[in-house]
Amino acid sequence: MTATDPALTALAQGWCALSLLHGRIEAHIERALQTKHGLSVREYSLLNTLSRQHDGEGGHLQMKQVADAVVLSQSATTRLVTRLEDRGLLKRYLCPTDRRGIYTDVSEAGARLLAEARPTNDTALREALDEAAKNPELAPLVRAVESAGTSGEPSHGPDESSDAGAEQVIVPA
Amino acid sequence: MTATDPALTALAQGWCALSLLHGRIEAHIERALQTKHGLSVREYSLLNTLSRQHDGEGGHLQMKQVADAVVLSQSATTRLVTRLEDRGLLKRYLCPTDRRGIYTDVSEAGARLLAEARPTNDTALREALDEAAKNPELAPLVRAVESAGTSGEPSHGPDESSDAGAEQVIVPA
DNA sequence: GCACGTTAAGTGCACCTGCAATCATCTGGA
DNA sequence: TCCAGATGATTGCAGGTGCACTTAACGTGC
Repeated sequence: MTATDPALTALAQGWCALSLLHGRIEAHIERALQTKHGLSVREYSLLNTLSRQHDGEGGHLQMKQVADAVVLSQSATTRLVTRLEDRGLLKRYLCPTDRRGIYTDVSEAGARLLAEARPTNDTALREALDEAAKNPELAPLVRAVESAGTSGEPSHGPDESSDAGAEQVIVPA
Repeated sequence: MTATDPALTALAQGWCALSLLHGRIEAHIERALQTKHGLSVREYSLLNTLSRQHDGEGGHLQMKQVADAVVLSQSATTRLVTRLEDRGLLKRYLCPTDRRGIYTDVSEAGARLLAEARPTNDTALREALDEAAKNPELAPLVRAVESAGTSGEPSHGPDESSDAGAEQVIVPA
């Protein structure tokens, strides 16, 4: 029964904590974004990711890359983009060089909504982290999250791209 | 547009990384558990949590506590428990002192399946972490996860209970 | 130029989830 | 004792997600 490798069991502990922390934070932000702006966490995440690409350079993203960035299946990404497009928050247009690929780009309305929602998101995140920090099991992870953004780059770094190895990078252009 | 508080933006970076890491790991483990044992990550997590309670003492959990432990709504928890009960992996019985509450407990078949699935889970977790560690943005979080289980307690510690403050503890009895 | 395999996006379907409403039970007060 | 408020579990319903499959387009070899 419990005769498993202790090292692996310890890892499972850490994963359990990570999962718990993620769930708590996501639930908290979800409520805040949903009630105040009618956005889900994933929708916000998508807008945020796309806008950041737009920020750095004219790097629009293809569906596949979007799917990888937000960790969703291609089908789910298709529908997510469709929903946001129907709401006028982003645009979809074919890639001229490869007609299979479809680029997505945030519209002005999308950028505006994102700007409105950003404070809500950040505040809710701060609250959720403070709440989680009270739990000794979660505290080390909370600290890791807090230092993740400040350590390497000054303001907004190279985002979460560069992938995990077996796949492609997120920022192509 | 981008005129937001840099400190909050940095936090968002960390949250983004956490979310990405969680998504990658979950997807990887999900595939492994699903194909080899017909279990979803949540189902495994539920069995694991319940079995740990059983391990320490005779602490069965009520639905509400289960819901909090796996970060699920009460309704989703009800159905999750129902599914596993239908498969004979756990039992449900009324609490004698409070007939509103319903205890859940892992059955022998559930414990067996959990024991079978544990190596799969741990291996997949190890793989996912190694994969994520290649990403410099995710590496610090990976290290935090790895050290989370080993630092405080010797083997299996007080699990992820103690809650985040505004709610109740997970291990009552 | 045409057939073959590969890759990107979208669709049908089944399943899981959260919210709101409901039922049963406990608790405190008149 | 009986009633109102609170809490735990469940259910109806709408919506999001993944898997398997289909369609469109690229690239290669003949």
